[in-house]
Amino acid sequence: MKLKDKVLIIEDEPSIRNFISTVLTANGYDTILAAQGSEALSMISSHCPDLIILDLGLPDMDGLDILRDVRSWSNLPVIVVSARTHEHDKVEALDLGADDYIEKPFGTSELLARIRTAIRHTRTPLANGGIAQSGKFCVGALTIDYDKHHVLMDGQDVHLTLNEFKIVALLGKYAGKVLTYDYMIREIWGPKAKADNQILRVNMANIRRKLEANPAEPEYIFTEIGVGYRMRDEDT
Amino acid sequence: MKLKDKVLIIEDEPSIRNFISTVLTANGYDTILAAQGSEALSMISSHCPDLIILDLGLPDMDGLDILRDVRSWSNLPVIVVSARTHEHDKVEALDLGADDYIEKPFGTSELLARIRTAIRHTRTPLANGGIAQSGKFCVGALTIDYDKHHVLMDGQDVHLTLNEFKIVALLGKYAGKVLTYDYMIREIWGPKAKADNQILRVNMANIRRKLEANPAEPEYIFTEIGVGYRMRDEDT
DNA sequence: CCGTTTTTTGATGGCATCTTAACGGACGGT
DNA sequence: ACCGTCCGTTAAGATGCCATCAAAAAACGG
Repeated sequence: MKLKDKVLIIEDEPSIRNFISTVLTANGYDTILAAQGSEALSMISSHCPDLIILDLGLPDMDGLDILRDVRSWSNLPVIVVSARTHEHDKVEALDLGADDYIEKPFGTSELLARIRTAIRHTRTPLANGGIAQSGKFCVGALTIDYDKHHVLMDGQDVHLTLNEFKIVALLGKYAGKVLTYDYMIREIWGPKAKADNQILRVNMANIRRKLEANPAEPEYIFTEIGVGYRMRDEDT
Repeated sequence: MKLKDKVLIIEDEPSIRNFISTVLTANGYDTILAAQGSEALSMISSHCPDLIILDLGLPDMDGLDILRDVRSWSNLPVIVVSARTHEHDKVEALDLGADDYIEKPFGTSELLARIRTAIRHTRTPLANGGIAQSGKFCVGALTIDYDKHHVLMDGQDVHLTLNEFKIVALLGKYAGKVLTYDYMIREIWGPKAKADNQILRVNMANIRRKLEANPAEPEYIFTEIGVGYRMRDEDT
């Protein structure tokens, strides 16, 4: 794992917060911490974590409101951790868009496994008929290695910057489908980014210079004028 | 647009199997049942379920082997249900690619919520440029691919401009029904557009030049004089 | 603290697309 | 037959959108 995944831990109890942070750090994650809801929301948009661990018992606001807010602009993975064991609590959180719900107390290895599962989901949806091996996306001479954060062309490593990789990864995740500019910007730059897609065009130009033999006639990432971009699928 | 999601229930204990099946059926799912591993594997490939509920305690083979087998060729959602509560059992199943792990005994509403969550992961939550639709529409030699924002004639890609595509997409969405000029204009150019349908006529001429063999006698998009346009339906 | 990489913003040019105008044919009513 | 309405078609000017280059600003690493 070359580049570490960043996990935001939202938990008011300092001992639990530090415990989770320690465990995750020891297992190869970067962690950022928030003790209150308001703080958490601003950290989400400024730090763009790869996953959120959310405790529901927060002092200043309902944890579910944080979930609602995040879900209003992104489908970033959220694992809810709570001492509430009532079934309707779980149902409510899951239906609001939580990706998992773990009851306290929980085992650390289960937490880690569920984190891996949640992150795996962000990288391997079934764009094509299901024939995707988890962890990698391949089409033509292009390979996206989600675990190592690498992109290969003809087996050669292609250096992409972080944002460039995020763009390619997102397109690969939904290969064959057009992603609108707005959606991509929100997914990568967060909710407070301005809806100017110039920044996407610049990045795309750089990406194509690295990936395409002839950037003027792309073979992998296509522009759907007025709508967005689309990664090549098995069937063109 | 499929109406019901199909769930394969792999569970050897008949009472539990039927119980789950009853619950799911009552909640709008189609269910198919398997009592053993070998049977399950063949049903997966023949019935193509949308989700699998897998009990680990099977008589003829280890449930994890089924998971392994499925994951070797697909990332279809699998929810493991088991009486084993040891942490390492959960970790093992999740790391093999299970999307969730529920301990027995479990509440039905939690099961349903986790099923919804798993299925949600397989859906693409994105917005395409204004016309909320996904999948494909086919009639005659014409295919509208809503995901790619492309239109095919005889499998050949036909290039349409953005507004042209919106028009065709809209007509395809309501194939067989007449859409009035005013409705189409409002739908595509917004509510403040002027109600002059000249712009529609120009676009329609361009569309027919690209799609129809003989624009004077259309085979796909018909004019209902004084009213609007209509896309051909299956039954001419 | 400085040099380097990365990200963001600004500016330009070209091409695709949109819009509007004008004309002609078909049809129906008077 | 004449006139008006409605639709299809073509053409041309105006606009919008996208790729690209360049430079400023910010983040990063030592």
